[in-house]
Amino acid sequence: MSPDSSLPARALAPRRHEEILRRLGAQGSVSVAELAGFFDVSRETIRRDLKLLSDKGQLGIVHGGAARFEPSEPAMSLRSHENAGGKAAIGRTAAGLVTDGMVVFLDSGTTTLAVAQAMTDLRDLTICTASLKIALLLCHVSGMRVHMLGGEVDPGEEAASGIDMLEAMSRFRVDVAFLGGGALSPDGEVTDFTRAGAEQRSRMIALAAKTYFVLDSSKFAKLTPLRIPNFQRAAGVIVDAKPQADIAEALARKGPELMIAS
Amino acid sequence: MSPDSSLPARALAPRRHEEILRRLGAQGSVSVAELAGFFDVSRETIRRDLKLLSDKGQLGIVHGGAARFEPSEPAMSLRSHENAGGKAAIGRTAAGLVTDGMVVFLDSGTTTLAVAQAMTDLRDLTICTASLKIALLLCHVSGMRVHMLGGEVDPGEEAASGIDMLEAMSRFRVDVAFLGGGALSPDGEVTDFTRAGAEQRSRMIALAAKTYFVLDSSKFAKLTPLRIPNFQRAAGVIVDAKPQADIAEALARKGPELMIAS
DNA sequence: GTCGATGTTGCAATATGTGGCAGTGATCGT
DNA sequence: ACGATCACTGCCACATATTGCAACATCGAC
Repeated sequence: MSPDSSLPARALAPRRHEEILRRLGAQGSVSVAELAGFFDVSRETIRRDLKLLSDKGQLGIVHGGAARFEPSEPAMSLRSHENAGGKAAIGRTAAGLVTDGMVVFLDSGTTTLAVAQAMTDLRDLTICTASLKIALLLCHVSGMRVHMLGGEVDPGEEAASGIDMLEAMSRFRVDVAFLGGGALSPDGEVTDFTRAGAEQRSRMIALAAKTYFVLDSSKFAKLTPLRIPNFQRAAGVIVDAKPQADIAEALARKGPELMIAS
Repeated sequence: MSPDSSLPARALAPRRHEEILRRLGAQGSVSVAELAGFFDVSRETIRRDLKLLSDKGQLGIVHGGAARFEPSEPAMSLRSHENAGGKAAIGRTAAGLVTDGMVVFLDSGTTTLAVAQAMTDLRDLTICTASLKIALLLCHVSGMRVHMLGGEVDPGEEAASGIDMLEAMSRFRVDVAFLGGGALSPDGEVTDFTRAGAEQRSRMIALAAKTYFVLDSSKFAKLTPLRIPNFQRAAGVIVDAKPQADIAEALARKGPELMIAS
């Protein structure tokens, strides 16, 4: 094939592809003109390169160049208004499960933020959360003690994460935990976007006396890659609409109760 | 010809959109004129960008620019609007003391929030704070790593406090710390309202390579009960107006430099 | 109400994307 | 060795997208 020949004044295609991907990783986007100048090839050639890489799913082509795919879910600020009504209903149902004196853990996410909103009428709770917005909201409610879990802040979630957060979390004795999730999978489990998220939620299930997942119906149609260990030990899954019958059945077999908010 | 100068002639549309959303996250609003200047494109182009993003529901267009949707911003405490101009000047001066790669600690309080605001133009910093609002603000600035210190949340400060916060704080190696305070006392020291606050600030002085107190002029006339141990080891006190001559002299004798922002 | 700043629209200029075609060099079969 | 074939590339012509300009409509402050 190509014995790593000394650079023949022109970079070969694989070398270009490598460099293009490297730049994408570093800068997030590349332009056709810039690459054509850098490799000293025509713009058509660069476009063909980008087309190839695009067909392999390694980048997305935009007018003037190419951009990297955002691997994660959209940022929190973009999600907060989606299905607001359904989330509020879930919040009311979740708040109904809480009584005075309890220690409550609230996961980060827009649905759990709605749960926090619904809890502003309650008193005498100890709240434990890694979400900046939930802490900010509930710390002003009289009678609530809020413990913020520290750690590196994830901009997408607007919440602390990482090893420090896991360690801080593990110190608490929690009566009830409300967790978010990435999707409700066809086999009746809640799944997640990231290893870290799945691990954190798994630990919380083990830590809390009772754990409920809160998922609005926009999560039904999705698929996310990570299973959450211990899921079957959760007490329930609170949703705002009836999922497909087979998913409900699969969930019932696992154990957690399906609760439909209204 | 063109040694790959970092002049890609023009940012691609997706890159502009990304930056617009980043600024929205950091500052809450953007203006058409400001963006047109920044990207070196016409105002029409920016308006078309904003229209697109608006159609996708990612921002709201207002006269002169665009604003982020606020899910439920709890009313900002009254303090934050007092002497806003002076605090902004302090913020600019403080931000001028910071350079790329530093680890910066930001205390809780409205003046340090102004410092954080002034830092949104910077990059490549590690921020360490117990303030919920500062963490929320700076986590959206690309290039900044934000570490939220956990602990019990003090509703008045909207920040973590207590033993957990002290412990988390002590793990960091900090290049520069910006601390608030209760008052600038007649004998040239910054004093505090509470034992816990004074203790926390004292430890931070010991921990950081350089420590600056930031105090707006409304703190000049006050008296608060607690001295801050180690105060004389602070590098400076940044204020927005010239304090009384005898106070300035007393401060000069202690050691910290008096810096008047403008 | 007036005036300056901002938003809107149509249009022209420029930049970019697409497909066809030909030249080049390497590979391979004969 | 020779020619056919193929992958790759650049050039060209044409389609499309994006942008800036200018004229006009609106908004908002005073």
